[in-house]
Amino acid sequence: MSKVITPKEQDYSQWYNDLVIKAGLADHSAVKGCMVIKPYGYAIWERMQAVLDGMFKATGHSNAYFPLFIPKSFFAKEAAHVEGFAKECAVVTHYRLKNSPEGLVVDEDAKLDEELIVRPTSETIIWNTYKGWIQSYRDLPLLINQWANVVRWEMRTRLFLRTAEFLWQEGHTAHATRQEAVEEAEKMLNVYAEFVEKWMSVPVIKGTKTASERFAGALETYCIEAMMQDGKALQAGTSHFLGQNFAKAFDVKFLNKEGKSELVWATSWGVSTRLMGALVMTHSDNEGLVLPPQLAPIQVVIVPIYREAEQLAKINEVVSKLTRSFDADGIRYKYDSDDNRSPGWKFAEYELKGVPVRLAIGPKDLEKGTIEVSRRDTRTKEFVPIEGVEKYVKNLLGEITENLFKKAVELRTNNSHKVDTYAEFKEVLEKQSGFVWAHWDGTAETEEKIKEETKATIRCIPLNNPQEEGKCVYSGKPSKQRVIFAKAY
RNA sequence: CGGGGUGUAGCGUAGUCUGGUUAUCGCGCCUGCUUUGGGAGCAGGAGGUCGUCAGUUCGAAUCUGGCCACCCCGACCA
Repeated sequence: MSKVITPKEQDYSQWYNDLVIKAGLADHSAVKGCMVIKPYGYAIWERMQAVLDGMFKATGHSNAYFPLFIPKSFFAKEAAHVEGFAKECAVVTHYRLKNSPEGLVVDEDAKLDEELIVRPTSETIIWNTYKGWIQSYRDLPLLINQWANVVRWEMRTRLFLRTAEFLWQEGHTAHATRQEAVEEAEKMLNVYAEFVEKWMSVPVIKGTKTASERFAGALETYCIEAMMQDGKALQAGTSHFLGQNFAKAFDVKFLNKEGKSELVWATSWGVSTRLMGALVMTHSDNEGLVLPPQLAPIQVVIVPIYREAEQLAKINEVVSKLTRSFDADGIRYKYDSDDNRSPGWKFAEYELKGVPVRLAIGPKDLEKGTIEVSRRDTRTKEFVPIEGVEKYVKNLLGEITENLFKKAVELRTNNSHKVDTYAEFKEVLEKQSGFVWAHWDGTAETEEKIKEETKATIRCIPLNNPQEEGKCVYSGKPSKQRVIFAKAY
């Protein structure tokens, strides 16, 4: 074994780091807090992008691109927004370097009149621009998305989960009415939930954030929350109803049908490369990655087993029929006939990389007319007649997708607890982690106290949450519904 | 940003306490032959500013100080 992964039972953080690095998804870079996304990791991200982009287009959105740099004065216009992001902004102050006796230095003569902020998010530059795009109700709704990188100067970083620079998409929409904007925010939350559940096989809970967890500048923040295998919560996507806050700050008005001037209503929504972290931490095991077939860069790997060139030639013949059929079905495969690696090495390597299905074919198979089919999720294998194996594989890919989702739901169910006393609450979080469904009195004070004492935060108030009479687990005050508490990434 | 730890070949490491020939071993890499149904074997070979900068010393991977990076734990956050 040349690539040893720390077992997750021993050290979950280390297990995650080992997976990301050893499976070739990403690496630490020479730049503090920034990562290099390697080809295999980027291929998965590209799959995510392609699917999401299609979903955005299907819901009427267009892509555009706004500047990386935001003048400080723009940034300062929305008070809550500034408050939320000021502590983690990279700032550009000069535009030139020069040679000096000490080497290359910043040229103090090249100081910018106004500093530029490297975008931590683009609301301000976008709303400044929208002012010029919107005059009449006929210009609405304005439905724009951008794929971009953003920078948030984080103290402590983790590959994919929190890096100083990350890749994401940010949608920014403008609407004539409050209701339409709220509907947009909810619609995009549903798009995210569908993507994460159907394509990533990661179950999520849709909900809203409490005031303290809300996006800086939003009236309502919607989120989807997933549970990782260690029981911690991970926010997989957010969608914000921004009210008229940015319209006010940037004076974005439109003339309605009656000829009266009104402020527009706004939303923004985003998912990031953090989804890669969710993907890894939801399905993978101690042997390596486990990728859902829908996003796997390679869905099927074919490994030939042979002694002589003659045998390989026969195998090639069988395989080429197979791959023609895969081509026709749009199945992403790799035929690895590399002579320098033994079959055993390849088996281990593709397991590490999370390839959902492996086909092995050797002399014995040629004799019997079978092929060995192994599935990554259950680590089981069986011999299947070569005749019709294409169909078998196609079904298997679907089955794996479902099984991954089912297993993730089971994990979440087994680690979700309804509790009614604070003693129980603390016990669950200490001993088992997971989601805790508990009554909460709705105050920020209680939320803060619980966070201080248990490190658990309110992940969300689920949408369509069943209403029931109860008492706040902390204060004993009356409550009408349970909310989800958990430790979070 | 605070506390703790680590840094020696692409990767993992010995050596560091107690300074002293040519810096150890395994994996990987290159060449050749044999192999191939769960990380192959043998033989030969290449690869090092010992994180970095300065200091102490006749002599530094080893001692001292600064800096950098990464990991773990906390505070902050997607």
